[in-house]
Amino acid sequence: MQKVYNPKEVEGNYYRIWENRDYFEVDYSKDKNFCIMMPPPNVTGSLHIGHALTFTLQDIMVRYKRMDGYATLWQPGTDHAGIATQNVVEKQILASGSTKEELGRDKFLNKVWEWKESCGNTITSQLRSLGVSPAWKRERFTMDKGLQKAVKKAFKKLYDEGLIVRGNYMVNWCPKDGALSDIEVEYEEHHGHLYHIKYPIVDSDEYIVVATTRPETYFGDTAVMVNPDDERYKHLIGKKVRLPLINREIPIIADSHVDMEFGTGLVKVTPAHDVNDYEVGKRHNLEIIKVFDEKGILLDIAGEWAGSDRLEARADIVEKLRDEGFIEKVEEHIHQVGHCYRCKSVIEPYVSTQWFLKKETAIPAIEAANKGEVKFHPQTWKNNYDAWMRELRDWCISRQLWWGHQIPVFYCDECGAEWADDSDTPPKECPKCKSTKIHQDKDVLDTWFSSALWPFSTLGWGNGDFGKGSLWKEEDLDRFYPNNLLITGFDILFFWVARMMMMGTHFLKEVPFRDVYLHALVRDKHGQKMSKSKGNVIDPLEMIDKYSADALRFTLAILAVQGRDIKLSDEKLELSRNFTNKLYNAARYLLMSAEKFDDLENIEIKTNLGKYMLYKFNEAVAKTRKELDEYRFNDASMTLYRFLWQDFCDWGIEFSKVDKDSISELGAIYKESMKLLHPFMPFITEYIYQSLNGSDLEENESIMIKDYPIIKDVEKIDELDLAIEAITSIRRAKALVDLANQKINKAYIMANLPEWVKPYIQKLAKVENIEFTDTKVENAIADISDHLQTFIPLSDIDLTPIINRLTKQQTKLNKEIEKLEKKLSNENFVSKAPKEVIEKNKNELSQLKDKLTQVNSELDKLSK
RNA sequence: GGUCGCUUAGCUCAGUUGGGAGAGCAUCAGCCUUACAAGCUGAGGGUCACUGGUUCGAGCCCAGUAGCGACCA
Repeated sequence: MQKVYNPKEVEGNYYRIWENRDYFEVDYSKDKNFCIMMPPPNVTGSLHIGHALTFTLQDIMVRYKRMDGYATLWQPGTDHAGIATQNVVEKQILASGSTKEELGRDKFLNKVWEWKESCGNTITSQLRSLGVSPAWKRERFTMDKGLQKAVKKAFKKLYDEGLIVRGNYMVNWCPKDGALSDIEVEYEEHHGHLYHIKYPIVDSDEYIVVATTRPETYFGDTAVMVNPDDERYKHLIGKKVRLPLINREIPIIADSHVDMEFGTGLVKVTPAHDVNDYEVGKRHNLEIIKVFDEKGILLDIAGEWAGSDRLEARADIVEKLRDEGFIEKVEEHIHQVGHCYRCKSVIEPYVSTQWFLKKETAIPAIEAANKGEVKFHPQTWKNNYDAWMRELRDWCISRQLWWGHQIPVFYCDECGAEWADDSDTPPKECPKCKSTKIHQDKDVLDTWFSSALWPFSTLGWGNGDFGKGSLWKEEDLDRFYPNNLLITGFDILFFWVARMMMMGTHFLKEVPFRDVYLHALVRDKHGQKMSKSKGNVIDPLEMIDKYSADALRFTLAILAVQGRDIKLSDEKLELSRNFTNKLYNAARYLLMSAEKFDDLENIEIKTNLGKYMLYKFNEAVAKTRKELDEYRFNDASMTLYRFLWQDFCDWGIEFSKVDKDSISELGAIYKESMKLLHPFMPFITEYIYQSLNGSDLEENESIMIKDYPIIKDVEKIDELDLAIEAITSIRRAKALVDLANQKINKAYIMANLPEWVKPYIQKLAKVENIEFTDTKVENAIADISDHLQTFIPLSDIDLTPIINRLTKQQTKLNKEIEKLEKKLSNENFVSKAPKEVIEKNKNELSQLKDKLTQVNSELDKLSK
């Protein structure tokens, strides 16, 4: 074996074996069930560090539960990602000199399917290099035939119940991507201007001044409004103003919503292009005049600018207004501007006919969360969920795209009937008038509509016979719904988690999952968000190549503190890489003494060292299980790190150099420890497990389907704890007098210790002869620790450092004693504190006093 | 502007019913001790952001202040 672990020889090869042997698939012979849905990554995506985090945490839970005897379903799949995918293919078509309009809808969709078949598996193949273990044979696609059926079924049901409605509303409109839901708009601070424009008053030489951030919309103004309580403008109410350049006359109206403080206190009203103005327009029956079209191109109403982009024309329009004397002033102005989450275009409020899911659908989902039917981890997210759900507005679910689930609503061109249809073949005639002149709604559904069904649609709900028996089984809904757990990033709490809650509680009358773990963002080492433009992106595939998948996984897990962002860096990855190397070398050490080791369950642990390590192992098992059950990935990782490195390597292995008989037992315990660690580091644990087993994965069962360790019955060996304390004490004393690494002839230990620990202490403390003593040893340097004292006989050594240290210890002890005495002499404390606490403090005090007495006498002796 | 979160050793962070401040890394000192220098041994280092309150007792509970951050408007 080489001195350094080489993950490349192991990882790819093992993964193929695991997958080919169907280890990842559901074992229906088990009684207990565990189900977790993979958040389907976009089919256009490639693996980024956020994926690495979320899938690592999921895989840890899945491997843990699988080993712990559950029928485990980790459902994989990808999302059809409407806008993103359509854009990718559209670009290709443009590059080849055509357009999607030239192709037509059907041909275009064929192209997208072709693209999906050839390029859509990038991310799932990348995921494999991370070592994750989802049931790949059940992989789904949010637009496969079964899920298309499920979407139609869900839509029709909601439509028939009146929860999905069509309406002419003001929506968030992206001139490139069309209608968006409220959460698909990202607000950014924008350094713009506040334009003060003069509107001449009709039949007067006077004018008023309105302030606006979007001067190009003034062509669509249909009123100017003032606050009815505003003394400055009361006399103007009812009069008319003339719009500059185009000379259309509009009224001045009163509305109490006007903020008198902002701008000039006079507000232009453009009902077609502003959310508030739209409401005002409805209240006052104002005309709605569109200034630009769906692409953001100015209409005829804009006169000479008709045909220009609304934003590009802005400066020119302002220039003309200024030339004609209509601009009073232009101020710097900072305000929030909405942008499309996908293409970053400036979002316009725009009146348009769209489909909406009524907000009432969310009520059962809110109630379920408040009854505790679903638990959030960390808890704090429940508040965010609650607040958002309660303020919910109707969800705009139609998108002006071709790629996606086409809205299953049909219209009769003759009688005007409208109905939803969820059958496999589109209807041929109108159910009312039997006319064959019917057509389907052009638009498709928001991608999140189909992912909202994911927790049950992948279990067969609404799939008809599609995939039955292969992609899902009849019993799946019973077994796996509600899912046990969902792990995902907090950033899609609203997009996805909330919507799954709505759909789950609506269609199955039960929450989609019992636990939701929301993890934070992965940032760079300085806490900066990663972005291509900053050049601080950490590529998980590069990290796997450099440090191994195990190291990347362990790093992410140990940094995954609930509710805290992860600051990732090379140094952190090096730590985990070093850890894998430590694990590897411990195995090498064990294999020097034996070619293979028994399974722990097949041997009796006889040696004291074996029992000691087994006891420590038990502690690690209990802690790891508890921490995993509470989704405390960082704590569980740290527990394993410390058990394996400190307890097992630093003490176990070092002690075993004294007691060769223990090595066979330690090997068995180490093999068992690999099972405990396996969910975190699947590859190296398999490698070490097989090595210690004297076997090869090719011919042997994998560690990943072994039982997860449970606590074994074993007595506690306190003597070795004391021996460790004695060794540290002697080492400390030696280090003080520069004898650190030298073997010394003699040392005394004042403690109640059996003879058998002597060789351990002699070897690890590097002392030829250890002698136990009941009394202090004169003419020796002493080290006083909690449960014992050690002495090294004085020769001609410099005593100053020892005196310094003892003096320091003396000061510290005095301080602590003073603190405790004060506490214990406090009548309030003695009368009110619980007995155990007082007792504990008293014990501590007497211990400290003993220690101080000894320190004092040492000092006396040495200072002579 | 509203809501929520964070502030503990030089750095990254634990600290789960309130009971004598912890880890890892980094630093310093000493070691190639025959598994591992991606390693071993030892040491130093903190007014727990600040102010006040509750309590016998506060890193932890309460109120306020400051700084940082997220989400929403």
